Amino acid sequence: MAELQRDAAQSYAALGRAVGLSGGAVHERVRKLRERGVIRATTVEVDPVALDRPVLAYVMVGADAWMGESGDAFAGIPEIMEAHVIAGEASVLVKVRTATTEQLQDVLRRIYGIQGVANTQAIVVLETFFERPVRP
Amino acid sequence: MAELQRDAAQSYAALGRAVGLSGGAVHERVRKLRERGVIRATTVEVDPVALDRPVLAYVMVGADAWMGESGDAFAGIPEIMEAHVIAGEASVLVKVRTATTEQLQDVLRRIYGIQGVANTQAIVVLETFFERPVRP
DNA sequence: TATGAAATGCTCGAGGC
DNA sequence: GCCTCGAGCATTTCATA
Repeated sequence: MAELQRDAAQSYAALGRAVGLSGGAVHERVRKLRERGVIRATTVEVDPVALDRPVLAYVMVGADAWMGESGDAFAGIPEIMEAHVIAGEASVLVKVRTATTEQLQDVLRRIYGIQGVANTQAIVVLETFFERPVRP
Repeated sequence: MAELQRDAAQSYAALGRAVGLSGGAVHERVRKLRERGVIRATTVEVDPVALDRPVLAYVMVGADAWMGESGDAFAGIPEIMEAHVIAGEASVLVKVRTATTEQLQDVLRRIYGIQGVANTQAIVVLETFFERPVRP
């Protein structure tokens, strides 16, 4: 499956050669992985900088109320790429990508608008060493 | 391009219908996006839980030395999905996926083994609201 | 840079081991 | 669960505008 993650555009025949199986067998295996939900989707990996979103930040969101049902509120802010409920001092950790730091500030403003949010702490990324997919 | 991110397995003809272009034109446009590096790769999105990696944590790594060249050291730990140099108290922020909390502890041990690392603070994720790709 | 048509090559089912 | 085979369809190239 690592081969599929590396390049999902290649043919089943080529995949079979890489793994030592026939094209048909690979096709069957991949079909079952999709069916079982192990493979969620086939997508393209896009360069955020080329898409004019060079500013990356993580924001720790502190709350004064239960935020376990606030997922949709965070999803409503398109600049937020990920949102997680966390253990520890803060309540929610979100990953934000914007074009400028002004836009980052605006995202923080919108986060403050969410019910139960008490404070935020932004962690600005200066350089990304790497980002890679889950290897099996 | 949002359509390609949603499902890169569909045909160029179907893509063309969704955008209002012919199959050949879509093919040409996508080829150029690949060439220019906007589209980095075609991959499959894999469910981390189905792959037996249900434990997700972010680790803030504090340093007592310059860590700007330590990218490879972090890349050497396969459980680390992302590593960023950050502004603020800590120096590096990493995203970690493991099967168990014991393995998370072991990853922390290996992080301490990297030159210049002075301390770590792990933030364990209890629930993921969502994770989504960069929209154009 | 878009189109449409033509040739190559792939997908994905059926059938057998 | 893997293999082979074949019909149908997608990809990719090229002439054209």
